[in-house]
Amino acid sequence: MVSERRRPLDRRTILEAAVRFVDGEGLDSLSMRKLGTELGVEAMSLYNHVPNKGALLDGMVEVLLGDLDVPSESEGWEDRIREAYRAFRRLAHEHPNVFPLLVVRPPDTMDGVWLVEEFLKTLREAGFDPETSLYAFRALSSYASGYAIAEIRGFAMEPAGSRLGASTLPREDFPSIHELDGRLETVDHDAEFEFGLGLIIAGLKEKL
Amino acid sequence: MVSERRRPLDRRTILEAAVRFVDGEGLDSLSMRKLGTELGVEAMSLYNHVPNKGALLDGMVEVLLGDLDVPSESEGWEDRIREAYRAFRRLAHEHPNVFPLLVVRPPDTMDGVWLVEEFLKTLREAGFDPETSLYAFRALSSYASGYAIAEIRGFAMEPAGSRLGASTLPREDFPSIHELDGRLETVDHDAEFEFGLGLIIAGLKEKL
DNA sequence: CTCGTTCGCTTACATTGTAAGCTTACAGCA
DNA sequence: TGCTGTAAGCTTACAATGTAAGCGAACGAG
Repeated sequence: MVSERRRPLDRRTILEAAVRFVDGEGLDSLSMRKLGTELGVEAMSLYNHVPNKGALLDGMVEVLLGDLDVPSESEGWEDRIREAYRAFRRLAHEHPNVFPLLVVRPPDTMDGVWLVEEFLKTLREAGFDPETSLYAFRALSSYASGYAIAEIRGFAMEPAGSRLGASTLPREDFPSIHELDGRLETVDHDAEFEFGLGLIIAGLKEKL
Repeated sequence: MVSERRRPLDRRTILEAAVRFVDGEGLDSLSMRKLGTELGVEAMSLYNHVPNKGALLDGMVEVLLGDLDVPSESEGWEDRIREAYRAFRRLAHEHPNVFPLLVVRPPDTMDGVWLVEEFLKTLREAGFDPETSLYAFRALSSYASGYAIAEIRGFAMEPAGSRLGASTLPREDFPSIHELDGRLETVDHDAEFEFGLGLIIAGLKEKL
């Protein structure tokens, strides 16, 4: 049969398809067979481009990081850092099903290291000593990834959208939570994220 | 056969065994069959006490939270909060293989909500308004869980223990990282964690 | 003693990751 | 043009997983 020439598979295509698939179907639904079908190919064919499923997941993280747009150097260090973490959180919004991979299987790639270098350089140039720069990087990254994950999970363990609505709790045992009733559903998460970010950055400025 | 009376299985025993198993063998190795064997029982017997594997994982998170010791009310709000998050991070050290579950599948239990209430109450009594208390809670929790996860993963994406050692990177492209070479292996993580915690708490005090 | 309930066991099945080996199509050269 | 090496697909096979369905024994209440 004179079949249509099959566009050849390659690593990049596979990874992007995987991200798209997980965006739509969730991480748990991802299997080599289903991903193969998605690409019009047998599962085992994927192994010509990716050594195993773990590497596939790692590759998906790479793709995410590639989408991260790092702000230009023009602005001051504060705004630059703010923008960087906003972009980071945006990733979580755009790919809520993939994002947790980034936290649970962080990348071991040149790309990742380059981001770190860029960050450290910004702080060094702002006048921080090397050690404080490292601490700052880790504090901010911890906060941002923690927040993004919590946001994706809908702030479970708190009675918002979760099974345990505030109103179902006995008021006398949970007064502080009841006080927030109604407000919990309408929290502006952008503002909330900025609040924490501002807290940390202000604290850092203090140390200059 | 007059077999020894088998100690009856129950949910609690199962969950604790699961935590112990994962502590030793890692999360990926946990399967219903292996856990059954560990308890001298067939896999399907577990289903008499736990509806499915997801619920098993959730139960393990409950067990972890139960181990969390909340500091007494005696001290001032700052120290109380500090101590609470230190205890939280301690969980990560004691159960590094289970801890990520807590972040990725946060609990939807009375226990969890009670912790939140306790936290909010502390801040309310310290004089914060309800909304700021909530923001503070989320900022601190995000930071602490983000840090703990990063610590468990060995701060990957940074050239410390990872495959990409600082010394293997071209110095001219990664000056700020090279500057930290040597220091990266000896960072005092306790101090580092306290640095971020202090940053946030100081920032909060400012808002009082 | 009987009987319903609890709880463990057995069997069975669909789905998964992936090893091994086969096949096909094309590139480079004769 | 035909020959051949190689890259990249396909087929088959297997062990491990989560869990549905039904069986049987022990035990507490009447």
